Amino acid sequence: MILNFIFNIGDAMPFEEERKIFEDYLKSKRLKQSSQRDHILDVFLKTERHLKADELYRLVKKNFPETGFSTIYRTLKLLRECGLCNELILDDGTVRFEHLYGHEHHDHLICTKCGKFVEIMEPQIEKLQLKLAKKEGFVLQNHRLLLYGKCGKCKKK
Amino acid sequence: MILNFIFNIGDAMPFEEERKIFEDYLKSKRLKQSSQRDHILDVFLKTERHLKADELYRLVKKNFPETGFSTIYRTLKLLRECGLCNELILDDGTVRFEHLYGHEHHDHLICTKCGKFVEIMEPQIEKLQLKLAKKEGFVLQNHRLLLYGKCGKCKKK
DNA sequence: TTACCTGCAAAGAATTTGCAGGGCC
DNA sequence: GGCCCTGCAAATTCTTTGCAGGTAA
Repeated sequence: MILNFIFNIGDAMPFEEERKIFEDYLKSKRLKQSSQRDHILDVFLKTERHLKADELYRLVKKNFPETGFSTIYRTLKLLRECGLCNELILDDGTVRFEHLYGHEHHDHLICTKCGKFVEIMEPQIEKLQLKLAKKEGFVLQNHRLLLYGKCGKCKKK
Repeated sequence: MILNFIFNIGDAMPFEEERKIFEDYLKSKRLKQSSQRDHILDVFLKTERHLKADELYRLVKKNFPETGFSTIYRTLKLLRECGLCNELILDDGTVRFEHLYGHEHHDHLICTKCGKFVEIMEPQIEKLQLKLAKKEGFVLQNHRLLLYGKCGKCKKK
């Protein structure tokens, strides 16, 4: 593992499981590991914010300036395929990426002023969605619920 | 009204209210009416499907071949500003436009196979959303709920 | 050695903008 | 007449693809 050197021997390796998932996925598809892919995964995992592709690109470039935009997109695609990453399309059309592994299904509450994201979950809503879909004769496959408002701090201003 | 000639005298003019809203909006902004704008509004209103910009463009071109793409986009912007039109961004990133005037707030149930749109409404879900937002200290401004699944016909295949 | 991978630049797709000529009020 | 509108082409923005050289296995 190329990133070993960053951590002291004996430290728990952060995101060990996620890295294993990626590694296994690459192997299963006869794809190869590379320092770029490892580094992009690393930056992606340790950034809690929901990043846009160009934000991820800039962050990755900080420590790995020779990385290209296409590699960012290509790697994000792989991360989605192996279930580590989810693509989120907001109402204004911007696309952001979020961690998926270890995160249960959730919806989003987003501050229209400061951009704060809160992950939310309400089983009742999920149930009602199923009921609605059934009433219309649909088999529900997935859904996207975005709530927009002002967060505690921003509503006071 | 430029489109008068299409209808016999004495016929109820379709979409009279919507046209009035557009006219009033243009006046209020000191903007001008034009045959292109009227025609685009007309095609938009009489098409029940949720159109993409290029679909609207093609429909408008049928009877008004000299219309340009930019006029479509510019007019759609005006229609959104005056509340006649709503922009809907789907999960695959495509953008579609729907009628807004006379349509109560609703969410959407979309068939992932044939693209069928069903407008849905569940007051319970709306209530739960408010509750959720409040719990997180947010003031809710709006929301978007898209349900994806297979419709009655498509699920059988 | 044989794929696969990478960065770059070019190509795409969707939308917006600048401009010169034409039309509404 | 003055401002607004239009179509066109060019510019933008975001993302994908082709290619020639480099690299993992």
